[in-house]
Amino acid sequence: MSKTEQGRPPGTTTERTGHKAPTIRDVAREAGVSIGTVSKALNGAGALKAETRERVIGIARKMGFRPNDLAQSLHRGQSFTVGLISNDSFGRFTMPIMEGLERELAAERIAVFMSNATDDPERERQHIDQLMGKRVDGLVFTARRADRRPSLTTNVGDLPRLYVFSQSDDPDSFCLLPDDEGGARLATEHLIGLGCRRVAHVTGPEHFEAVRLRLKGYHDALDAAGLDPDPSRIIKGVWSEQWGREAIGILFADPTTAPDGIVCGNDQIGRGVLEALRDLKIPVPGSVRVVGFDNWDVMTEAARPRLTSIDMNLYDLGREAGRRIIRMIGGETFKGVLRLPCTLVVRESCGGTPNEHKGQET
Amino acid sequence: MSKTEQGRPPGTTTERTGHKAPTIRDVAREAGVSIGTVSKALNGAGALKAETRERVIGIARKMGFRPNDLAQSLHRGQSFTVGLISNDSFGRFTMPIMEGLERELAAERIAVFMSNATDDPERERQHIDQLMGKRVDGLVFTARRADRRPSLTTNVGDLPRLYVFSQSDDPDSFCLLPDDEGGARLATEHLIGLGCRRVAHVTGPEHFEAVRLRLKGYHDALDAAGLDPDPSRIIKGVWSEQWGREAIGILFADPTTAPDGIVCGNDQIGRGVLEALRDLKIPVPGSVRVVGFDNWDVMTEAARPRLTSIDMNLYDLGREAGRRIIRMIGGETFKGVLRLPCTLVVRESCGGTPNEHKGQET
DNA sequence: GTGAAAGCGCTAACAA
DNA sequence: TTGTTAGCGCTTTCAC
Repeated sequence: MSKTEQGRPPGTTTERTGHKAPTIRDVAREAGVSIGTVSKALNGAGALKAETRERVIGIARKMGFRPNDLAQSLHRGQSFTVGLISNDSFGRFTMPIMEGLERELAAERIAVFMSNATDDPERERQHIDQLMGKRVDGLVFTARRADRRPSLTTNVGDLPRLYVFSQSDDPDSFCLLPDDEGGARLATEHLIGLGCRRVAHVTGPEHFEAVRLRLKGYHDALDAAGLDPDPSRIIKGVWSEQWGREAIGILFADPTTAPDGIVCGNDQIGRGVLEALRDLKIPVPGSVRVVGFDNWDVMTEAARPRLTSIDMNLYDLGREAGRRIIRMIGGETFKGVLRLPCTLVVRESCGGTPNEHKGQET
Repeated sequence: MSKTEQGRPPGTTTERTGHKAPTIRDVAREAGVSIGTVSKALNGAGALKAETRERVIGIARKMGFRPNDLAQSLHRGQSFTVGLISNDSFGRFTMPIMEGLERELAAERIAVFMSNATDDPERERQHIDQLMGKRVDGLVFTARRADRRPSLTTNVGDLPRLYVFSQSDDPDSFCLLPDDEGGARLATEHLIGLGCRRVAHVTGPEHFEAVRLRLKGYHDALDAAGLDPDPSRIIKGVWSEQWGREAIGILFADPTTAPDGIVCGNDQIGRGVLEALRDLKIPVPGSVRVVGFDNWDVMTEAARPRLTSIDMNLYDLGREAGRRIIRMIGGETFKGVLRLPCTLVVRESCGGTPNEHKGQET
C-alpha cells in the first residue's frame, strides 16, 4: 500500500477554524437594519426603499451570506430535495437517466439524494425511511429489472413518486419507460426496407419484459410487410457477446435457411453476432445486415463493421422524469405507463447511410 | 410516441390528500405527555420511567412519527448530508465509487446529494452554492481527468472536502487515488514471472497522469528483472479498441523484434490487441501473453481468450472515501495523496492460473 | 418603509 | 420523573 499520505496521524482531532456561515441576523446587525428588512431585501418581497435594498444586498454579498435552506425548508414545509432510489447499483443504464434527471431538477434548484438499494428490500426500506426524515418532496425509483417490482410496503404517504426505467405493480403508480416495442419495430422495418426478407431475432431471456416487447415489435414489422415469421429464426438466450456468437452457429447451421438480416436484443449480442460472422467470413452488410439495441458506444464503435443500433434515449427519459416529478410536486397527478420513443442510429453494419445521431423516431 | 398515459390532463392540479407527517407535538398530545418527554423517550436521553418511554415509543410508532431531520439539523448545526460532485457525468468509473461511498455514508445515516458538473466550472460553482445552502457537512469531488484540477474559486470555507479518483492543485487538499504505478508494475512482473522477456506496453495519451504512472511501474518492473526497456515497444495512442488493433500492426511489423508479452493501458486496448492477434493467428497465450487494466467485465469476459487485468478496486476506493470524509466531518484533517492498491485478476490471456477475484495486491 | 414577533419542528438546559 | 422554554435561522403578518 504505497501511501503518500501526509497529514496528521489518524485520531488527531484538529479544531477547524470554524468561522461559521453568517446568519441573517449577522447581516441585519452589520447593516443596521432589522432581520425582516434583510429578508425582504434578499427575497425581493415587500416594499423597500431601493437604496436600502441594494445596500443590504451588498453587505450580504460581502459577508458571503447564504441563506440556510434548512431553516427555509422548515418554515415552508418544502425541502427542495428529491430522493433517487436505484436498484441497479448505479449501473450503465442508470447513469444517463440520473444525469437527465439531475439536470432538470438542478434547474429548479432541487437537489437529488441518491441511494442504492441493490434489490435488497430491507436496505430500500431504510433508505426511504431516511429520505422521509429528510422530508424529500418526491421519490424517483429506477432499476433494471426483469419484472414489475412490488410496491413498497413502507408508508410514504401521498408523497409524489415516479418509476423510471422500472415498474411498480401498484396500478396507481406512474412509470416512464422506453418504447421497446417501437424500437424493435423500427429496427426490423429498417432491415426490411433495405431488402431483407429473412430477418432473424437474437435476443435475451424471455422473463425480461423488454424481450417480450421487442419480440412483439419485430413480429409486427414482419406482419406489416407481409413476411412470414419463421420461429426457427427467433432465438432467446442471455445478454452476452458469447451468446451472440453462439447464435450465429445456430442460425447458419443450415445455409439454405440462413437469415439475411438480424435484429439483436442488445448491442452485446449484436457485437457477438458480428464477430462470429466475421469468423465465418460472411460479409456484413453484404450478405447479412445487423442491428443492435441500446446504442452503447463502447460496443457499436468497436464492432467491425460499426454496429447500427436502437437508442433508448435514456438521457431524455431522465429529463422527462425530472419534469414530471416537478409537476407532481406542484400538485399534478399522473398514473399509468408512459413510453418514450426510441431512435435508430445507422452505421455500417446494416449498409444504410450512416446518420449517427439524428435518427427517425418510433 | 406510443403513450399509454392515463391520468389527468396536464395542468390539472389535484389536491393531494395531504395528511402531513405528525410532529413531535402531535405525539405528545396523543400520549398525554409533554414534548420534552417525547423527545427524551425517542432519543433515549435523560431519565424516564421505562413504562412511559415504551408507551410513548409505541404511540409514536403507531402514528408513523418520523422526526423532521430538517429541524433537528437546524438545531444541531449538522445536516447529516454530504455533496458529491462529479465531473465524469456519472461515468463508468464514477459508479462503483459512488456505490462504495454511499454505502459507508448510509451506515452513518448520512445522505448523499449527487450533482454533475461535467467539467463546466460555472455549473460546478452553482452546485456548490446550492449544496452550501443545504449546509452539507462535507464535499466529495470525483472525476476522470487527465490532470489536476484547479481548486475551486467558490468559497466553501473550511468545509471538509475530499477528492477521489480526481486531484486538486491545492496542496492542502486530500486526494484518494488508485495506485496506477503499482498496478502496472504488478502486471509487468506477472508477465516476466511467466517467462516473458520482451514485454511491450500499449497505452493511452501521455497527458493522462495515469499513463505516465503506469509507464513508470512498467519500467520499474523491467529494471528490477534486469530487462532492457526497448523504446520501440512502448507505444502511446488513445483509449480504444481500435488503437489496440493498430498497435499490434506496429509491434508485429518486424517479427524478429515482436514482443512475447503486452501490458495494456486499459481493457479496451487489451481487447483490441487480442482481436488483432487473433486475426493474425498469433496464439495467445502461446506466443504472446496479454494483460489489460481496469478489469472491466464487459471487456475481459467477452475477449477471446478472456483478458487478465488489473483491478483498481474502485468500490473500495469509494468506501475509503466515505470513511475518510466521515472522519473529516468528525474533525480530523488529512492532506496529500493516498493511493490504494490495485489487484491482479488472472484469466486465460496470460496463461497463468486463473484466480478470478482474489488477486495479489500491489 | 421598517421593525417586532410568532412560528416552522426539534433539542437541551433548567424548573418543578 | 416530567414539564417548560429558549433558541436553531428563516419567512411573513401585522404594527408602527
